[in-house]
Amino acid sequence: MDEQPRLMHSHTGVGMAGHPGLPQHMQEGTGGTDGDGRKQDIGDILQQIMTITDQSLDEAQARKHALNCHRMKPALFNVLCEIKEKTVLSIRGAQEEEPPDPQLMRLDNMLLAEGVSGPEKGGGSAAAAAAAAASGGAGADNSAEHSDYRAKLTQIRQIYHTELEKYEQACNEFTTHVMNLLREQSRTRPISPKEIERMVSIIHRKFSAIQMQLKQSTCEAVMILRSRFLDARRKRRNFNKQATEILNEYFYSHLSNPYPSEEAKEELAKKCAITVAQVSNWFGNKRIRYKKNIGKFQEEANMYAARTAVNAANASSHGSQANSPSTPNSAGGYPSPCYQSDRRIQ
DNA sequence: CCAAATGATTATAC
DNA sequence: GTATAATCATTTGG
Repeated sequence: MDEQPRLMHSHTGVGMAGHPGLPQHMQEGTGGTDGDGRKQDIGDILQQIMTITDQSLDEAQARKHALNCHRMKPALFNVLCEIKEKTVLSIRGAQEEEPPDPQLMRLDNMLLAEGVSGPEKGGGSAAAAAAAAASGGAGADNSAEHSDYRAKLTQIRQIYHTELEKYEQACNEFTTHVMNLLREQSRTRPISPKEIERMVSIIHRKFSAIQMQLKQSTCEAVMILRSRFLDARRKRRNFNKQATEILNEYFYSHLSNPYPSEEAKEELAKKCAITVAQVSNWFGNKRIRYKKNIGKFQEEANMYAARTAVNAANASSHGSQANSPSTPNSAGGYPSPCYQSDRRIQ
């Protein structure tokens, strides 16, 4: 039972002294007059190293100083260097350059596009204006909301930048602290500049992960802001009576095939002073809502059919009886109302 | 104030 | 790319 410590001790003592890889000058140094005294020294030093964590800071500081000044220190240091040299290779293999994170790039691009991370003014408002113009058919009336949006965006940008700066500062502080610590430690323990570099890059990676979270949440905030202010649903205006009439007229006179071609849509858009996309929306909504409840639209359908019939009759002046009020309609998936005017499209 | 109407967006399919 | 169906957000009319 009590053989273990003794064996350990003897192994350490003899092993160290007789180590084949021990530097030359150390062997020379130890191989002086009294070998026993030297062995005792090494044992003491090792003992001190092993128990250094048990001591208070002041004590440890004192001991460290003592160790630093010890005449054996350079020799031991060299041993440590050698051990390090052997073990550090395995670490170096695992250390690789990582490619730029696509997620981070996406976030960066978005922040830049939204004008959060870009130049102070111009980019953001221009993008917002473009988006607003694209989604809003009415135009010019949204300057108040627009400025509100810009103000909120500026707020987000300010928060983002102050946070970013805070993180950067903390990162720098921490980095210099660690570097100082490592430099300080490099006096007693072999630390190559490369290792310090590696440590710094690890720290930077950790901090950039935190930065990514910041960017993520900022992106989310911008998205919410966008949906809040730039969503066209939020500032919907009904079309004027005239436009609705034109659209309905077309719809009910092409009831068997209510799919206006691109040219027809453009013409309708021009006549109604709305965009082609709005015409498409209108027809999409109309088709589905008509199909869903034909009964509800019956009256409307008859009215428009009758009106177009009258218009056609008026247009072709007198003597033309091309349009009968009871034209049958059998084509297409849309059942017809009582009245059906002419339909010729495509 | 409520429900219907309505324009816009989204998800899904072809 | 478009069409459809469901849904959202707002306006409108009682």
